[in-house]
Amino acid sequence: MKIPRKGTEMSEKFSFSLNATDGAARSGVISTPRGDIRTPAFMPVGTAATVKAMMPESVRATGADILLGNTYHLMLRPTAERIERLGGLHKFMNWERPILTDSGGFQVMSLAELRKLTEEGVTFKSHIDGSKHALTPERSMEIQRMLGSDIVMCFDECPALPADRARIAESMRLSMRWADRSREAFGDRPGHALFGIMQGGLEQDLREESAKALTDIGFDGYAVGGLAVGEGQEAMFGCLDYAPGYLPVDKPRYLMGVGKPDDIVGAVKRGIDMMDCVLPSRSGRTGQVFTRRGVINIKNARHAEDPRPLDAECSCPACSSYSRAYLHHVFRANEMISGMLLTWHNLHYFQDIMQGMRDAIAAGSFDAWEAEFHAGRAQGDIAPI
RNA sequence: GCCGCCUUAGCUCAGUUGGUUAGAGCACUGGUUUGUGGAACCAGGGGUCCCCCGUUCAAGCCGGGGAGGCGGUA
Repeated sequence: MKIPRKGTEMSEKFSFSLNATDGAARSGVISTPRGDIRTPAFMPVGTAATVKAMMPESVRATGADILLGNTYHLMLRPTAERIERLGGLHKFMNWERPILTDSGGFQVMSLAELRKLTEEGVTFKSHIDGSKHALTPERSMEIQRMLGSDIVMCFDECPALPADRARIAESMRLSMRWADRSREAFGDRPGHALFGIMQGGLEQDLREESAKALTDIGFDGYAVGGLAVGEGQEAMFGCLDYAPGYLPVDKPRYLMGVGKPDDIVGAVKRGIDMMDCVLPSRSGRTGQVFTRRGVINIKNARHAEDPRPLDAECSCPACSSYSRAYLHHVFRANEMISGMLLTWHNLHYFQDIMQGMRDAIAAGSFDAWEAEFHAGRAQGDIAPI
């Protein structure tokens, strides 16, 4: 279904316009003063003010419109105050396009050993030097403002799954109270967006309750949090079959921390507009390569004399100019170019998937595109010559 | 020639007063990675403990002989 596009190339305000839908899948544009974000969008993760092993211009060359930054890591090093004094995160890291910052809430889960959780917020010890720090909704909003984030995330708590229903409910309701405080602390900042984060685990009624709490507050976009934390793809898709439906049609929907290529495709199919994941960059540094024919592990001996590119249909620098044999060699030799080229390829491939889905949704052919996507993977990597 | 030291996994090496199935790092073969504490982590294969003889219930370890290597010395 075609929808007239309302966004402009360089808006003074933050806005979202849907251009087309195909089933539950949507494509559109998020407009910000720092540039447009084509949706569905994949956001590379640049935790410590860098997408590891990548120059910002290279990240852009893969097709990324927006990056992720991280409140928790940047507040500890080099500190939000220093980044603010140096002109903000965009200037600091040489990325002038939009940046979304995580609120630090996820680290409440991933750094569980260090934390102390109260109604007020969380206190924890730095993994760097053991110093004590506190994060509250108010402090998280302040840090993300100092960083200059374009899309600010509410401070939330993300429980690991599986967890019992009482724990999920208690955690979700705390996150909703924090969302209210985040909204209040964020205030009115034209050109900047604040996203709420739905929680509720795999409990449909809790997801609905969470969505209602968030929409009552009112946000510029809505994230589905608390997935891809150990529940498995089937359970995650089960949740995504209903969760996006509880969110406003006219606001971006962001699935946090997802995922593998088939996770991403399945999420878009179910109405998700934005995603982020460390997988393409982390896997790139550790030898795992995502291709149209599935995953290959470049360190495997079978690639040692293979003159072919990683992915014959990919136009990234790694696939255009280097053989699997070379990439195998530089990985095994611990050469830095290995992480650079493999990360570049993975990010490029993820962006190719996104572009393919955007085009397919606009053309009303998402199902055919998806069938081709899965057929390529089912074919598997072709044996070495 | 003589003196000293050394010989244990592909490589570099641990191995206690003799005591279960001889270990580590690297290398090798695979695997894992989902809002990055990760160029990380996990698992696996791989041994005539230089050889022979002896002592002992039991030898990588103790004794004797031999082979090879390194260093010193005439």
